[in-house]
Amino acid sequence: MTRKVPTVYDVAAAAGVSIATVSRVFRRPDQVTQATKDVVQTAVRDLGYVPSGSARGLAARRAGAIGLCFPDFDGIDELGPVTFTAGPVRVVPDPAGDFEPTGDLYISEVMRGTEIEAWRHGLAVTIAVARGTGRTEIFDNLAGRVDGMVTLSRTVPDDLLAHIARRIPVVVIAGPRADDDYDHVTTDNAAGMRAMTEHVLVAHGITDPAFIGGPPDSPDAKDRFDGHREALRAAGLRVPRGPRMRGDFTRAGGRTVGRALLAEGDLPRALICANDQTALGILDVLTQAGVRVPQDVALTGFDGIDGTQLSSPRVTTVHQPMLELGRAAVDTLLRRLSDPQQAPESRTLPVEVLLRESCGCLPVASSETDFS
Amino acid sequence: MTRKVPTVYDVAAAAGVSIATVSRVFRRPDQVTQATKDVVQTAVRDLGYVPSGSARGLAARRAGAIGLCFPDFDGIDELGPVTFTAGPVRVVPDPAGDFEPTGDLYISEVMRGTEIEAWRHGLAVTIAVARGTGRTEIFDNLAGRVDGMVTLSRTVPDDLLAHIARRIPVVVIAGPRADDDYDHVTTDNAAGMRAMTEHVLVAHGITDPAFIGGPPDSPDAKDRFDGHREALRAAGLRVPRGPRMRGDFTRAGGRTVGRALLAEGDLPRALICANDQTALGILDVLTQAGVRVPQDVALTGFDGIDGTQLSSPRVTTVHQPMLELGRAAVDTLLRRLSDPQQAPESRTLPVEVLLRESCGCLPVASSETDFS
DNA sequence: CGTCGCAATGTATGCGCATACATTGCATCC
DNA sequence: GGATGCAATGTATGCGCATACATTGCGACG
Repeated sequence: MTRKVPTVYDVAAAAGVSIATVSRVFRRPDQVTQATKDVVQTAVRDLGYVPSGSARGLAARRAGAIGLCFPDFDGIDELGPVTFTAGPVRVVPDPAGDFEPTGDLYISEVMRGTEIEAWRHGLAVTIAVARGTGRTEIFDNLAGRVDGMVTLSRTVPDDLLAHIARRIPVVVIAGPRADDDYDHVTTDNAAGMRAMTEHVLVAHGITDPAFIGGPPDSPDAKDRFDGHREALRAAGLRVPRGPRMRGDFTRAGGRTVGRALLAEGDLPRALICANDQTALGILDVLTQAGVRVPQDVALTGFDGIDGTQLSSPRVTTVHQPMLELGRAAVDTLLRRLSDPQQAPESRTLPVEVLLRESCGCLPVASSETDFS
Repeated sequence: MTRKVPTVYDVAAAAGVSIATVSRVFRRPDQVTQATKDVVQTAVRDLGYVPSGSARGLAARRAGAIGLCFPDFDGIDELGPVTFTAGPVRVVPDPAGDFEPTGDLYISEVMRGTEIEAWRHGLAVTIAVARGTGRTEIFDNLAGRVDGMVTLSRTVPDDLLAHIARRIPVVVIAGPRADDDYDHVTTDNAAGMRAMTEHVLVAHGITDPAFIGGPPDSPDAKDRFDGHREALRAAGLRVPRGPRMRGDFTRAGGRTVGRALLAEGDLPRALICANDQTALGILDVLTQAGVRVPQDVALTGFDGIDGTQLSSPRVTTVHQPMLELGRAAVDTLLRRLSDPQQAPESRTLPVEVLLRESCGCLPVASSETDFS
């Protein structure tokens, strides 16, 4: 009793019409009489008919879906098979420790924006996560089943991406405007960090902020550092060659940096971090060590993730419109699909500096310290 | 110069072999000589060939993808088209206010688990979000292009789901074990809340906790309340008919409940909330009003979202294995695909009670209050 | 040296649909 | 009343691939 999946032919037979009419009821409803539509729809319901996406895609020469590639949330490379431990509910103490955020909010916001915009256009979103080195065939698999692809920068190996791009348009999010032929959607990292730095210099009168960078190979980290330097240069201050230290864009990495800073003694008056996670990790360590933020040291981040609002003090940061990044990427992709000839486009979305307590701008709300 | 997308035929011609051989290089590499493989792969690279997912799906009678449906993160029903405001970086004060979390971590974790498990099996994941009432065709669209579907409970209208299920297997996450024919994967809501309640009763000696429920139509909320009642009954205490109050599972809703509780005066000694967001919203309000948690009132949540670790005090909660839910759903789906005959299955994943500061179990870490 | 068996490759077909084009039916108009 | 036009529907084809089955080539073996 393996269920036979009904096809247009079955529906057509049941409704007493031709398969073209069945197809039209779905794709060109206006071309069919109401009476005919009713008959067909009844048959569809009776048979449990759902049009095959594969056949549709093949015949229509378009998949009706877009792909989204992003890097692994957090290195789940080898995970065993699913196991099922039954048993009583465990009740365990969970002492406060280093907080590791679940998943990556940046990515999930971009994903959400992508999905929203795709949905507005009736397109499905198929996702693929790059993890580990092998298994790149997943991208080919994706590329073959979608009309276009949105990918976070540095997710798909260059040669593979080039290969894929010969088949479908590719939009790169948050990547540098390289000399490639892809469309790009990015936020203004340099301008954001420049504004952030200027704020620290001007509003807080700090002339020797320390910049905590990101991974050496991250274009975002580089752009942000460049913006930092621009601000210093414009202010006529000494411009450092490189970041004072580097995090790896994770909270844990930030804590490592924080410890290193404490070990050095002689904390700078301001720590301008290349991203929020780094800032939060540093904050974890400083707070624990009794260093007061912002009184002893001002701290700023970049990204605008939720954690910056939940920390104490809340972290001043440069907010990236993550959801809009996803939406703009899809919008760009659709333009490209409708006009394959136009020159590669590069959109830059605006960022916003959000002044909060960690830089010393807003009074610390907590009851313990209340100078402002 | 519209690029012509190469097909197997082009590759076959370029490599001087038949299309069957080209196909085999991709699908049955072991059946092809190394020399032949080399020739074909060179042609593939030269031409920029990527197999069409649609054609493949049609010919192979399987899509190679699974679908994932979930409810709208937060009601983005009407959003205008993408706009592009250029201009200087805005620098604005961002005073502390009610925190609204971005996106939904529960969903993004489930999604992540789903993706991980699908990836392990070489399957793509296509997502669809239910928003608004209309636009249900998105599900049909999804159902037609995947081999099976995972859906969060109460996401897809019943009749539509039934229709879809006639074509592909459906696994429901977090739904009640209803008299449907779907496979279910769920966590043990009742047992978790029972254990949580028992803890409050026994460890903290509170005999009259107030239960703050969830939406009346949420099966999860119902199960949790049932667990709560079981614990009270087992302890020989008075068993309430219904929750003391109800939130709507959002943080904002929790704040509303919190205000209502304060307005009533006479706070209970313990607030057992049906989910974390509700607990966090209540905590927001209580803290602001100067009510001390856990000294004045103990507070517990359910879910184990990140926010419960970032709050102060951290919230004692029942942790659901969200990632595992996603993984188990896919695992169940794959079993079903390999054996369509087996009876509908219902898996329950274990939960864990995490004792933290908000119930009074662990000493409050902060410097302001340090009795334990 | 002819056969047999098996591995490698080729040929032919159909998957389920969209759509170009053909046909039908019917109202309109002269 | 027959020609005309147009809307509704039907017929036939091909989209690009996987795969059943046919064919080929070559070493082993008698």
